[in-house]
Amino acid sequence: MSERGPQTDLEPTDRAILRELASNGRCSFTDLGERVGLSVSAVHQRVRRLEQRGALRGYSARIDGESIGLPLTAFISLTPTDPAAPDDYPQRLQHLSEIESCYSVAGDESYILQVRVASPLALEELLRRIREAAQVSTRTTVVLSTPFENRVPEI
Amino acid sequence: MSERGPQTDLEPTDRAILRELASNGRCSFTDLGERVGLSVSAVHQRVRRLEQRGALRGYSARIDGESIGLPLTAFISLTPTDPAAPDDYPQRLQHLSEIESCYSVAGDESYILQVRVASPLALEELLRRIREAAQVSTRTTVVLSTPFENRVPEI
DNA sequence: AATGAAACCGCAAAATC
DNA sequence: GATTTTGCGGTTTCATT
Repeated sequence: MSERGPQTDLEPTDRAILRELASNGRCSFTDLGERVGLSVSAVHQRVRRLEQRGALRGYSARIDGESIGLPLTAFISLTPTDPAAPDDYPQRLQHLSEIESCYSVAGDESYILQVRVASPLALEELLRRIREAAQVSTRTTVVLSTPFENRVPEI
Repeated sequence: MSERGPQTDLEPTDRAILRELASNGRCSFTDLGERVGLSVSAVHQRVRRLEQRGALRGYSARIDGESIGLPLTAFISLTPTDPAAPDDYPQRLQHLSEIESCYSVAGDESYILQVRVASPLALEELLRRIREAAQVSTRTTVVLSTPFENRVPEI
């Protein structure tokens, strides 16, 4: 079984474009064309199609947490205190800007949140607000360091 | 106590620039200048300084996992099987391209990995390779859906 | 679906305040 | 540190194949 690399109907050239843009989000179409062996306008066309298809969802700057005064990252697992309550937790939590990501998960807990805060004190306050807003109990895992993050998958 | 929003020595204008680039990574300097109320070259200068300072670490395309044939996301917590072994787990794991992020954490487990794979079968094979490479036991939490992800923090 | 030409716009220096 | 100018390069569209 040689199942290495994702198999889809995505063309090799499109893969190359996505791969390049994943690491170089501001790469010019001129450079992109040279790297994937296509003319500027052909690359331009393909990128537009990838954007319209939804494969390319947008572009982000990678921002250093410490530089913006948010050096503390944590994962918070949520368990409903009332198992019969309606499952509208994401809606109840989305106003908390410290929550970067919210994942609905299978397993002991219902949700995993990834949060970024300024300090342990700010984390404590955030936990209080999460429990209040969503009626959940929390289990928090503090990140000590990040050996690597948001790597480009082998497209 | 009004500790709302991170307080650093970062200027409001720099915050505005980072905020804009976080959501619009390919925003032109012209647009950026208009949005933060600065001339093109002033913005350009500030962005270069933010990049040199390390506050701006780069730019990425946001790529839809399903479109590239990697629809399954999971969190994997690692516990060393030999507590006396040297802590070189990130090095032992970095060759596995399915691992997007690796966090060293405080708590019951030592590391949390965020991974992206093509299928449950691929996840099973990845777990086997992780256990082999790093001599760890694993606890896996499969992501069912992602209500929101990688939101822009309130810079 | 890719190409090359052409118009337009944005980038990135310079000098200047 | 911000602004204006200016040459250069990138973006985007169109006609063509």
